[in-house]
Amino acid sequence: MSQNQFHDHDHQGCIASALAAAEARCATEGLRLTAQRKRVLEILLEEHRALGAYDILARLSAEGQNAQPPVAYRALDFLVSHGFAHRIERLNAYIACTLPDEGAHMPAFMICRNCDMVAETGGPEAELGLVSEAKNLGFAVERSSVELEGLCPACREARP
Amino acid sequence: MSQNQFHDHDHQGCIASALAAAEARCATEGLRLTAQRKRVLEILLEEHRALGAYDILARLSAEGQNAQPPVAYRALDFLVSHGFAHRIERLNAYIACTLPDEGAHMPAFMICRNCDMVAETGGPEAELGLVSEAKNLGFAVERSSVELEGLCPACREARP
DNA sequence: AGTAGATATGTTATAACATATCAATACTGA
DNA sequence: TCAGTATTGATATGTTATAACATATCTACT
Repeated sequence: MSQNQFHDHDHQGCIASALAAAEARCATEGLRLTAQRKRVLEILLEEHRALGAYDILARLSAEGQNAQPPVAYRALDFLVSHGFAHRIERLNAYIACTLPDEGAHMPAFMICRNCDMVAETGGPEAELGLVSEAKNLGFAVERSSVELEGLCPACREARP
Repeated sequence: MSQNQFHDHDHQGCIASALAAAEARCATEGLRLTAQRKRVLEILLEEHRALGAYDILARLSAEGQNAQPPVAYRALDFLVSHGFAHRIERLNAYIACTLPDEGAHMPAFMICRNCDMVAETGGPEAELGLVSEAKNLGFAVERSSVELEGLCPACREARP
């Protein structure tokens, strides 16, 4: 998976490998990737874009499950808190982590304002300046949310 | 105003100067800082922390105005879109800009998870790495949201 | 002054996102 | 097996934000 989200890639393979990675990590860390949690992760991976909790609920309902809001939020809480997915604050939406190999990380996202496509980038180096400034002020950084909004390559070409 | 938000400062003076700066900029740019918009900016400056739209509505109602949600959201849209205030995505809340002299900028925020205090920092340099990475991928950054969550100095001391 | 066009406000209703609560069930380790 | 913990089911409610449409105010031009 050396490609980034803006380009074509082997989608089936990326779903399978992400699921396998999640299962492996849950096994080694004693986490329970239950059926519901796994199904929600699969949905996020299949859609391959940021989904709202109610989008996920709609998918679950379409599959015959009588899914109420807490079902989605509980699964998402699990996935997000263990790094299998991220919350995109700007969109009130959730997306599968595309860099699961890195374990816990400080992700940054590029969000297209036209098509809502979200691309994750790893680069924690970019934040080092900020984090060290925070440290100087006595502020202890525990989590970060870095979201860039703009136009993705496809949308730039479509409407120049 | 060389102090940052974590420390004491001349609050009355900071309200007055921020209001004066806003009025001056509206005058030169042909923007209309109407009574409602000014009142909302005053409220944000007085509270000196991130307020939800409904917090602002409550303040307006307490002053006798029958304020419905759009009243707050319209004023906030104006203030945010012209850089007089910022939206804190993490909190679904709004805060007066503390660096109005800089004009349009790419702000970064430190948010205390314990007391919800928000400190703004200017440093756009810290984001240069990210922005150039985005550029390489063909993504045109238009806006950014950089939010660090953690513990502010006061809360670190209070509960060590 | 009078009017047209643009901008801002008032008002009602509803959409969209998220959590509290409590009972029932399933898993885990002693 | 039993007790304790984690997860799920289900209902209700809380919180944030916008749609839609009517009215008022401002601005520029005649």
